[in-house]
Amino acid sequence: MKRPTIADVARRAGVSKGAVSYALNGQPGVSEATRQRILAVAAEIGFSRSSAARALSGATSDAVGLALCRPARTLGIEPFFMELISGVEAELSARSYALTLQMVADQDAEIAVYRRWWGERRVDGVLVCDLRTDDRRVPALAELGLPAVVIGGPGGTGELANVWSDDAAALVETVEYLVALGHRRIARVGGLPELLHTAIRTEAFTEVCRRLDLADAVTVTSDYTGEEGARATRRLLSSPARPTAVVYDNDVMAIAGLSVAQEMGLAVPTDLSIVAWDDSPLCRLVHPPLTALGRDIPAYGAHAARQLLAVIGGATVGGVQDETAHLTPRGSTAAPPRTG
Amino acid sequence: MKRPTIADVARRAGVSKGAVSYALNGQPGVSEATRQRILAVAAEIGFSRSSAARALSGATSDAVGLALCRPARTLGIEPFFMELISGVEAELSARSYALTLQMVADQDAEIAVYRRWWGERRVDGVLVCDLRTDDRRVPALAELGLPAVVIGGPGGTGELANVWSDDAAALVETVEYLVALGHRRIARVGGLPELLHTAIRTEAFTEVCRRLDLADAVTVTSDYTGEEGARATRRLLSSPARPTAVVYDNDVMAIAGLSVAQEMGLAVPTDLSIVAWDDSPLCRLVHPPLTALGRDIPAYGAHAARQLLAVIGGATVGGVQDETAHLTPRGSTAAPPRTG
DNA sequence: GACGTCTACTGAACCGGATAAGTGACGCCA
DNA sequence: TGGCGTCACTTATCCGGTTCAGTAGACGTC
Repeated sequence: MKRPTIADVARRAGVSKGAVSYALNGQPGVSEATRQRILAVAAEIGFSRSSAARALSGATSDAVGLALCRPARTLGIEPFFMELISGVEAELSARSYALTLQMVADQDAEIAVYRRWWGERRVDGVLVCDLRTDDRRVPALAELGLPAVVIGGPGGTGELANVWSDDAAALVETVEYLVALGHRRIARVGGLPELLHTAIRTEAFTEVCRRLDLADAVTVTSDYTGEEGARATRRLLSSPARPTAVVYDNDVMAIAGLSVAQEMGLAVPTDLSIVAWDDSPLCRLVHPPLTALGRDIPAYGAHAARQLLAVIGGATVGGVQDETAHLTPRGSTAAPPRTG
Repeated sequence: MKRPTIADVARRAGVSKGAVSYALNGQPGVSEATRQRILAVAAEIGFSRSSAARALSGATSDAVGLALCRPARTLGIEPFFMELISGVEAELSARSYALTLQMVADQDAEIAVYRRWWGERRVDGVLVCDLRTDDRRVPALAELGLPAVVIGGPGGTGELANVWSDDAAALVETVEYLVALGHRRIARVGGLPELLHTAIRTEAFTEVCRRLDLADAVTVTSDYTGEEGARATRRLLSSPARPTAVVYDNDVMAIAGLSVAQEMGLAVPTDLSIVAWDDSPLCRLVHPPLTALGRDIPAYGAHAARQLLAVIGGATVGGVQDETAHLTPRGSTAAPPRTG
């Protein structure tokens, strides 16, 4: 089956290639009657513009890129990315933009991918995830002049636009909630320490614990996997001044932590309270269901995609704040045991 | 920053554009010395070929497409797709192929996406998931002549190549294992009934239960979500001749089922045995850890990607069988209660 | 009715590669 | 020594769009 080209449409409509191009792009230069006739012919023969030819002529390639730098193991199990991607996708496909996905091993590989995409004109812009403290991707993208929106922050994004959520506020709310329940020994199992949002959360946690005079507040960092979450939990629960509440940086580690607690003979929430960050259906499936910090991840992704399309469109946008995660109390949190 | 073109390389190396093209593509027509000089210049100025221009000149676009037709909710939580995608990606990026992802609402939208991708020359081929019984996408892709590999089967793929796993054999193994433990009343919570692999599993289940003379074997279909899995489990466990073992078509439903059983006061595995299909880290995180039918999903995706690249390369490949899922017994299965 | 202006187009150049066809230099062989 | 083949390139054309520079005809204006 041969693909129809703009020349086929032109011939059939009895006009020139140029006229067809104007008609398809909603540009002035053709009468309304001719435009309708051309569009009708295009629809009739099932014409769609070659994205290659469009991109070559200096127009956009109608694709945006997303490079992910997490090992496959972690990616598979964490609902976060898939939800984020589905939100991004929803926004993009509504505007007929394609999403190009690539997994990379490290930051250098990611920068190489950006450089290649840019050189190949394969994408009009990129979404950047997992912002690090002092992230090398930020200056690299600025140098290339490749439109980009960072998902994360605030801070550390240089000239690049970003979409962020106030994790510090959410963490403060959580700690205050636990303290209101009577907890004084609260621990936190954080994610990868080199990620900016981990640093932001850690700082907020330290700060609020100091303010509320919680002496034993401790953060243990991890890598988001269930295994590491379990190990961190085991260590925390074996310590002499065992915490009465643990806040986890993602849902998978929280579930692993719950399992460890039960295995060690601690009842949740009677002996130990657990809070998960990222409220996925998983949190509702386990027993007891987990108190969690949730927000609309697909909407977050859609928001970022909208920003990126605006940047590609030439708009100058800075940082935009998305919804703050809100706490949904469920069965995994309660007052601490008396003897605590 | 201006993107270097083939003309820049040619000027700098003191040769023509054509020579550069031959050198870059490993074609004869330039001496080895010149080739090396050209490659050195290209590397020096950070040249990469415009994928648009390549695609336009009739070469490949070096991208493959994957359209997913599941609601965002389901996609986010099921590790399966993300693992599959990461496997596909690993294979593709090793060959500098890009993956274009698109979420679609239904089969018609998916066919429209294929048609558009084909018209736009955006992808060289596509991977097709979630094969249905009497799938309309199969003839549509054949008509377009767009290279495609179906992930699923066997059967129902018409002229298209496919990669499949023997679900029937895995299910038979599972039922025989449960029967060996002493179970006679086994139920199954299946996935979406319109999916071919659900039909294959259902048929295998019915067949093996008939052969082993298990009278009360029943399959309840569902939509893969935890909610539906929980509902189906509640219904099964409330029935007069309650099953002593339940096999779930995915891990999420199995975990939901475990939760329901515990909520109803049934101990797992003492009162009820549970088997999950798709062995993700989730199965190891819950308590008790779930006996599961697992296989290497990223490898499955990589296998499919390899097949697709072969088809794109002009090879005529038919159906290829991937590894069969194998049962990993864990704490969620045991002999049924005496009174059962 | 000569002139300028506007509309609705046409024609051609151009984007950056791939590739078929052409060219000059060289070696080989009769 | 002339003819032929091969090598190592160059030149020109093409892919399918976008876009700029025309241009013909309609219309208004004094």
